[in-house]
Amino acid sequence: MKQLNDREQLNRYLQAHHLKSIFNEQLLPHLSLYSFDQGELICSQGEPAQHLYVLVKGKIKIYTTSAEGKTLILSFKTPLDLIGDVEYVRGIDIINTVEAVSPVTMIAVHYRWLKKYGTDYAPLLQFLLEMITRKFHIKSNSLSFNLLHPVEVRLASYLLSVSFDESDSLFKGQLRTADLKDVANLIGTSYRHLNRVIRQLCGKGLIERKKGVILVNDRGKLSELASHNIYE
Amino acid sequence: MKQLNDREQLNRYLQAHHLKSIFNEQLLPHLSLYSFDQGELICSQGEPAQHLYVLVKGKIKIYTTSAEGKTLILSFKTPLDLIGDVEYVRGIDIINTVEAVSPVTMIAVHYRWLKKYGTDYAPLLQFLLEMITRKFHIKSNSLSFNLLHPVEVRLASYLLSVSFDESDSLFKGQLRTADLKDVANLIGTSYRHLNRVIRQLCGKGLIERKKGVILVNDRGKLSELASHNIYE
DNA sequence: TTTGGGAAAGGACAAATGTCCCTAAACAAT
DNA sequence: ATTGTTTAGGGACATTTGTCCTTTCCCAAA
Repeated sequence: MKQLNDREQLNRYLQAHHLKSIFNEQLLPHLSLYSFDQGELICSQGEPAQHLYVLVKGKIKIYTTSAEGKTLILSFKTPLDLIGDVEYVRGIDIINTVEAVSPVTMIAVHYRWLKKYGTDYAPLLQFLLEMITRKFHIKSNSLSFNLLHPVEVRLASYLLSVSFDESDSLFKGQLRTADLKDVANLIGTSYRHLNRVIRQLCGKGLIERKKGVILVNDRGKLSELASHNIYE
Repeated sequence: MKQLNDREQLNRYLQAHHLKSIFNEQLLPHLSLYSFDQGELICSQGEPAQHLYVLVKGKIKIYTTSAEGKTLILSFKTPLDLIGDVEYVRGIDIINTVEAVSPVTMIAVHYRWLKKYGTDYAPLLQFLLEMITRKFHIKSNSLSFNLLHPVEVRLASYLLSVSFDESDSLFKGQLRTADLKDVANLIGTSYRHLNRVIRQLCGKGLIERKKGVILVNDRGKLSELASHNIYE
């Protein structure tokens, strides 16, 4: 983690994401800009929470580790998103571990200042509400989706969502097989089983395995298989 | 659904749940009190949302139905809780179906008035934030819990949570076997498999099956099995 | 080119879970 | 009590998923 003392840059980010109206005059001086290297942890499950982070550049992954040591990836996130919002409102320790997947830039505000200057400031509260309800909605969908559908359907859905979004670094025109372990943890299955299911989909001709890469062959059939459900 | 034109009663509920400060002077006249019979639907997945409901009495269940007709119970809720909050903030249709499990009383406010008088009112926004982050946290836990643990662990956890909470109507000192189908849908498995796992736990002596009722024999072992995870 | 190391894929088997259907218990009506 | 009907529970089998370990492939270092 590196603090960037670049007020200009910070202002450009505020501008770009229309955040000017979210933070009032008293809060603005307490915003700071941090950068994280690829692979660096932004915060860790169970630690006390200190800052609200606004993801303005790069890509992060949110995951949890169970007592038995299994890892479950809850989501990948790209701007604009918040980290530490739920912890702030509820006054609890960090729920999930957050890791930079690419070089990442975040705007950070210490809870101290949010409490002091933000609890009655409606635009900020509205902003938090919007971001959190969005996250809730996504999580609600993925909960039922995961419980209601087998891995094959979840993978189909994931492939669709990922091969649409060009900004996804897991996707360079296709899905890199190097990221398959992450994908397994994301859809909540084992790497072994994921491979098995990929094999089945290849057999049906829906996808294809080229060296180092998986590419979608038949988006229509895949979409049919995913039964109109989009992964997160 | 029946509207109760009982201003006194409404005030008592507001008092009891400390809601007086949440709704300002302009909003108060637009609050109304509704009652729902056991088994009645409060709102249905996919319909346009109109009201924010505050559950002040009784018990409801939230469930979703997949395209293939499978039902997944997302949660049971008792006061104090909100229905329609996420839909209000996001401006979307009803996400899940809500059904009264017991006779239920709700305070309702039409979105129209919330929009008109509530968008800048910090106490209301804070209240919404607190309720929604709580729901988010619960859902986040249950998502990972479900994906990371087999049915046996989920059942153990459920039994613990339910046999602690005396206010739970599913629980009269024990778990009524008549509710097993609901339990299966809640922990995301089939009724058949749930029975199988109950059998296993009986075999291990952790629980016992009396006529019409399942009772917890060994809370300690059950808790160990649930690996310190509490269901919802 | 050879060789060693590591990552990716897959084989074999076990465990978890789903589906279908049957049995047995409970209960109501006569 | 007898019969019919409903519902809870379970048997049998298929499918899905997990675990462990082996094989294959790729690439770097010599």
